[in-house]
This record gives sequence, C-alpha cells and structure tokens, in this order.
Amino acid sequence: MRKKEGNKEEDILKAAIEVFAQAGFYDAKISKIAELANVSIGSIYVYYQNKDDIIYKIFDKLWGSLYHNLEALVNRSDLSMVEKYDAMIDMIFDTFTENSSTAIVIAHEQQRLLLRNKESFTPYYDKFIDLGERIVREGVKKKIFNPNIDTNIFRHFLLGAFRDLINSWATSPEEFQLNSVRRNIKFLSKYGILIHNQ
Amino acid sequence: MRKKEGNKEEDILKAAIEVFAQAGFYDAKISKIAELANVSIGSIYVYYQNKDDIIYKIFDKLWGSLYHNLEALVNRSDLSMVEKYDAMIDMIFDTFTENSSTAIVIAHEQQRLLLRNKESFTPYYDKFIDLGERIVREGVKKKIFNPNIDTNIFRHFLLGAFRDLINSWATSPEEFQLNSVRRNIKFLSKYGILIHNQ
Amino acid sequence: MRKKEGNKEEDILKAAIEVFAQAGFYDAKISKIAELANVSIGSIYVYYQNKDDIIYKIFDKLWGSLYHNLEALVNRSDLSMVEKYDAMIDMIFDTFTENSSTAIVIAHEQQRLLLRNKESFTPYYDKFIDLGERIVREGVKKKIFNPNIDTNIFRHFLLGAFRDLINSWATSPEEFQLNSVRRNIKFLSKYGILIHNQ
Amino acid sequence: MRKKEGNKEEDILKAAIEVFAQAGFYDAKISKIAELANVSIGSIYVYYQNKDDIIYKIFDKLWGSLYHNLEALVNRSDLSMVEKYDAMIDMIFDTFTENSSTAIVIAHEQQRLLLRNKESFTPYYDKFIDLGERIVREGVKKKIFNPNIDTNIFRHFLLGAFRDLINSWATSPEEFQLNSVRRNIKFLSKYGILIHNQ
DNA sequence: AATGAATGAGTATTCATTCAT
DNA sequence: GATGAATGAATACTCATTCAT
Repeated sequence: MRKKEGNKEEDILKAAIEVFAQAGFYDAKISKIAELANVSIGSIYVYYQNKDDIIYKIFDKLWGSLYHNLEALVNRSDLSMVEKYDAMIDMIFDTFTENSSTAIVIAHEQQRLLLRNKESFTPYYDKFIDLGERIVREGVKKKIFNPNIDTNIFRHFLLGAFRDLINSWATSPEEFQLNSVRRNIKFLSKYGILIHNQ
Repeated sequence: MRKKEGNKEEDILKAAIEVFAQAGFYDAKISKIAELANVSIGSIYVYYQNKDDIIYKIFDKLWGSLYHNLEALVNRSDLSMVEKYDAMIDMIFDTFTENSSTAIVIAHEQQRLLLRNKESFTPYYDKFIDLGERIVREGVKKKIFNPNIDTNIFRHFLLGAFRDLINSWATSPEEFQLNSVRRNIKFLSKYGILIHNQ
Repeated sequence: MRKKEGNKEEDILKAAIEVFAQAGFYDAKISKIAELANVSIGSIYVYYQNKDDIIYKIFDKLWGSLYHNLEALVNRSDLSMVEKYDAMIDMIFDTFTENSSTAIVIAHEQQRLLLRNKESFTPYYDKFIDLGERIVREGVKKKIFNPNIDTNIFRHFLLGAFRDLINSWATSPEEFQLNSVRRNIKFLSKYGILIHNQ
Repeated sequence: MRKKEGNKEEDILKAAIEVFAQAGFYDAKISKIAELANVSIGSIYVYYQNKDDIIYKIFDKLWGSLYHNLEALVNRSDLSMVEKYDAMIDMIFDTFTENSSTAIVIAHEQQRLLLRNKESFTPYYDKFIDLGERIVREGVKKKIFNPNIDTNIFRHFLLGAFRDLINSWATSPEEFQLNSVRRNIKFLSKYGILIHNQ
C-alpha cells in the first residue's frame, strides 16, 4: 500500500474532473478530491504541484488527445474534403462526449484559464487550432469551402458552438439526443439555417 | 442634490463589470470594486445584497436589454424573414459589443451561474430564448428556415458561437475586425461553410 | 467597538512579544497572539502584514528606542568619557531590562533574522551600531580607551555579552541580581577579569 | 564492506550542519539533508530518532569535544594561571572555528534549545561550564582573577561575547581577521577596554 | 539496513460581510 | 445613507515521520 499502485495519479485526475464539474474550480475542495480519489490529501501534492496544476493537466490531456487524433486525420488522403470535415466533427464530438464531466470542466474553465495566463496553457491547444485551420484552408483551396469566410472567425464560431452544445448536453443529458446534436452541428456548420439548393 | 443618489448604484455596477472582466468573479475583490467606484465598502452593501447579487444584476440588466430589444423586433411586420433574422443578429451583436467588459463577464461567468442555480438566474434570459425560438419557428413555418434543424440545438449553436467570438474580440480587439465578425456570423449561421447555390 | 480604540495595534505587539518569548517565533501561533491580545485573528492582519512583519516591528521599536536614547547621550558634553560609557551601558541595560520578554525575543531571534535578510532588518540597528562605535572611537582619541582594540570586534564582544546575560536573566530572573549583572558588565568591559592597578 | 556503515551516520550529521547553518533549524528540510548526505530520507530515521535528535547530536558532539579538551587542560600544572586561561580561550576558539557552519548553528539555535528543554540538552554543556568556572575560581584563589567578579556572570559574559564574535566571523569571514578576533577576546576579557597599568 | 511513496495533522492568511458610529 | 475597522470561518499546502517492500 506504501508502494505506488500505478493509478493514484489517474485516480486523482478523475476525481478532480468530477469535483471541478460539480462545484466549479474555485468551490472545489482539495479535501473532497482526495476523498473521492480514495487518497490522502498529501498524496495529491505528490503527483500535482497545486490546484492549478491539476486543472492544467486535465486540459493538457484533453487537448493532447484532440491534437493527436486530428493529426492522424489531417494527413489522410483517402477521404474527400467533406468527409474529412465530417470526420473532424465526429472526432471532436466523440472526444468531448466521452466524459461529460470533462466537457463541463472545459466549458466552464477554459476561457478563464486562457485569459489569466495564455502562455502557460497547454501548447496542444494552439497546435490543435493550427491543424484545424489547415483543414479549412485546404477546403478553401479545393474550392469546397467558401473563400470569403475568415478562417480565424470560423474556428471560434465552430468551437464556440461546440462548447455550448456539449456543455448543455453534459449538464442536461435528458434534454438532448446526442446523435441529433452531432447531426445538427455538422449540418449547420456546413449549410447554415436557411433552406437553399445544396 | 439628494436626487443624485442613483449614481452610486450604477457606479458600483460599472466598476464591478470592469473588475469582474479583469480578474474573474472569484478573484475580484469587493474592496477593489469599491475603490474603482469611488465608494466605501459599506456602500456596496447598501445597494447590493452580496457579491452574487452584483453579478446577478449585471446579467439581469444585459438580458433585460436584449429581451426588450428582441421583443420590439419580433412583432415588426415590415421586415422579411431574413431581414428580421439579420436584424436580430445585429441587435445581439450591438448589445454585446457596446461594452467589451460586459461581454467578457458574460462569456466567463454565465455557464457557471446557470449551472449553480438555474432557478435564480435572471428570468429575462429564458424569455429572450423563447422569443428567439419564436423567430426561428416563424422562419420554419414560412419555409425559409430548414425544418430539420432542432430549434433548441440551433439557439445553443448560435449563442455559443456568439459568445466565443465576442469574447475573443473583447479579449484581443486588435485581432478582430468587428464588422467582419458580424458579417461572418450572419453568413455562417445562414449558409454555413460550404460553397453552394444560394 | 467597531471603532479603533487606539491601542489594538499595541495590544497585538505586546501579546506577540509574550508569545514569541514563550514559544519561539516558529512555534508561536497567530491564533494564540490574537487570543492574548483579546482581538480577532483578522484584526492582526489589519495592523500587520504577516507574522514576519510583527517581529520586524518588535525589533524596529526596540532598536529605534535604543538609537534615540544613544543619540541623546552621544552629544552630551557634561560627561567625562568614562561617565558617558557607563551611561551607555546603563541605558542599554535599562532598555533591555524594561521588558524581559522583549529581551528573550531579541536574544533568540535577532541572529536568525539578520542572517535571513540583512537588508530588510530595521535600519535603527545599523544606526545604533554606528553611534556606539563613535563613542568608542572618541574614547580612543581621548586616550581613555585602548587604541589596540578593534572597534568592530569590541562592539560584537560587548553586545554579545549583553545579549547572553540579559537573556539569562530574563529566562531565570531568580538566578541573577540585576544590579550585580549591571555592575559586572560595566566592570568587565572596562577592566577585564584580571586584577591590576586601575 | 559492511564495516563502512559508520559513514552514513556521520554524513548525515555533516549535511545537517550545513543545512541548519544555511536555512536555520525550522526552515531546514529533512529531504534536503538526505539529498546533501547522499542518503535516502528513510535512512536518516535509521540513525536519528527525529529532527530534534539530529540537532541534539550536533550539540552533544561539540560540547563533548569542548568538555574533553577543557578537562585535559584544567589538570595541567605546568601552566601559570594566565597561561591556562589563554589556553582555554585558544581551545574554545579553535573548536568553534574549526567548522564555521557548526559555529553558526550553535549561535542560532542553542538559546532556543536551552529554553525549550533545559533538561534534555547535552550534559556536556553543564559539565563544561562547571570546569570553566573551576578555572576562574582557581584564578581567584590564586589572587590573579578579581574576586569581586561574579563567576556565573563572567562565564555568560565570556561565552556570549564568544558566540557573537564567532557567529559574525562565520557569517562574514571576509570582515574579520581570525587572529585579530582571538587576540581581542583574550585581551578584552582580561584587561577590558580601558587603558591602565597592567 | 535501506528506501521513498504515502500520510494527515496543523496553520498562516484571505476576504466577504457586518454594524457601531 | 455612508463608513471602514473588525470579524472569523474556511482552506490550500507543507513536511516530519512512517512502514510496506
């Protein structure tokens, strides 16, 4: 029991995600995280420098995962542009949706963290954004995506929509059919709300 | 001279918006708000019950304003459906954009507040949503808007996109042309990213 | 009671001296100081920045007092050199002896504080030392004090002896006759332990 | 190979002296001592009961050494009284001076330790004091030392002066010529600051 | 004997809120 | 209404010590 059992670090992270999602970062108590992780308070500080470090690692893990998945996608040549775009939406959707508590934490805390110390946020976020923009630019070059759309604005548009929807689902899962949300995001981001000839 | 007392209440609210935008709700100090409002700490508690009440009033004022403006719009019969939709976007855009600090506060704190005590959030928010959905349903009935789109999902999609973009602009105004953001929101929400016959 | 009664700051300092003397700086609890001062924990932080600031003020007050008293003495021309020296010893003796708890705090904590942040120690200490050395140099010039003695070494010699003796008295007052200590310090520092013609 | 185990105990003590001198007892971290001694944290508790025990052993070793050296001196009949006194000063001086970090630890921590648990301090200290007082009384009996001097006060006077000077030298060795310090201590304690016929 | 991950008691400090003036 | 000194509950974090291996 004195020996690292190989999952304490992960147990703490999982517990922290639940507590952060439930109470918000500021009202989350370290003692509560320790209790939920079935670990002593001191052990938390063996694996994480402080409270901020815990949330940093949550974001790092999520955006790291998103980045690596997108990287695998961006180089595929077996997909048409639209298929690639849909696959990207699916991938983001699946990642966010895998753990609803993580989704809530992201939706609630990311903006504040980015505001506070942009430079100390996980580098995977910027790398992910870059890759996403590359896909959009590729679509524009292939004359599939509208060249009049500002790429930077589009990614905020899309991620903002995503964030709100995933958070809404995570908060009230009974109110949203996940498949419907997925389908609507894909459709709206590609065709918009108006009826027109596709 | 006694009539000017209304000032204090408003001064406090303005100061609070700045401090909340700059530091985030939790790191915002009441003493800092008092200092910025040029008012004693005690005076804040004459006009507001507590810290939560201050942020409540910020949201109440903003969503009240959005609601009243949308109400004026929803009943206009001189506008086509698309014109009405564009006017709605413009109105939301202008309201959010009027004060960038307010935009930041909304973007950062609303989700958390909604999560914590949904029932004690400003009623204007739900009323605004209802009105917005009415416009969308009207568009669907008039066969202008796509009937396959889930109205509830659409409003999260749109407001989420809005929130992220306005916050991005408010945080780094040098990075975004406000008119471009406005145009892109209108276009993307109506036509999406794909090139097609409109 | 909400109004500053003019002595809270001093009550805290007095209480702190007692608690520091009794338990040592590190084992002294802020809560204990608050209790002894009959003041809330929060009030301590109204008057002092932190625990270090409290002890700083204790030293500042004591050395400030010593400095001002020595300043008054150094310029007196109505005293012979030996009388002036004896008066200096008496003054230091009286100041240290006035409050035995202060004496203990000085004896126990000064070295450590000086070591840690020499520059942030009370400036009165250096000013006092300078003045003391001036008296010694004056004595040398007047051929009363031995010119072969290193002034810097002498002041460490004298103050070190003082510190130990005052601390010993403060710790076990029953073991030491204060007048005897005073007389012996004067004598030893002037004539030493050997018998010789004075 | 099993014989070398004595090293560890000593390595720890040496490391502890450095860390205590540098950081002070309370800010000294056991983990730092372990690191400097090139030993695991657990090993420290194999050789020492706890942190207090480590510092106890430091004092025990030093005062033990001083006691044994003084014992060898006190019985010598080949020395005049003044020679014996000078030899005593030299011996104390050499012992303190041998390791400047030890000198700093003594100067900073001894008073506090004595205050806290007089009875649990190393017995060598009291035995050393007794021996020292015996020398002084011997000097008085031989009409070499002044009989009006209180022996107890004198030893505090002398050791206090010693402590301050050795500490000052250990802290700022560039400021003090060790030989000059030694000579001044001898002279001042025997003849004082005044000029007179010796 | 040696290790170092695990422990959890212990405390300085913060700051929203109060209320005597 | 206005003030701001006073309050004290509440909590992140430290680190000496332990003990299973």
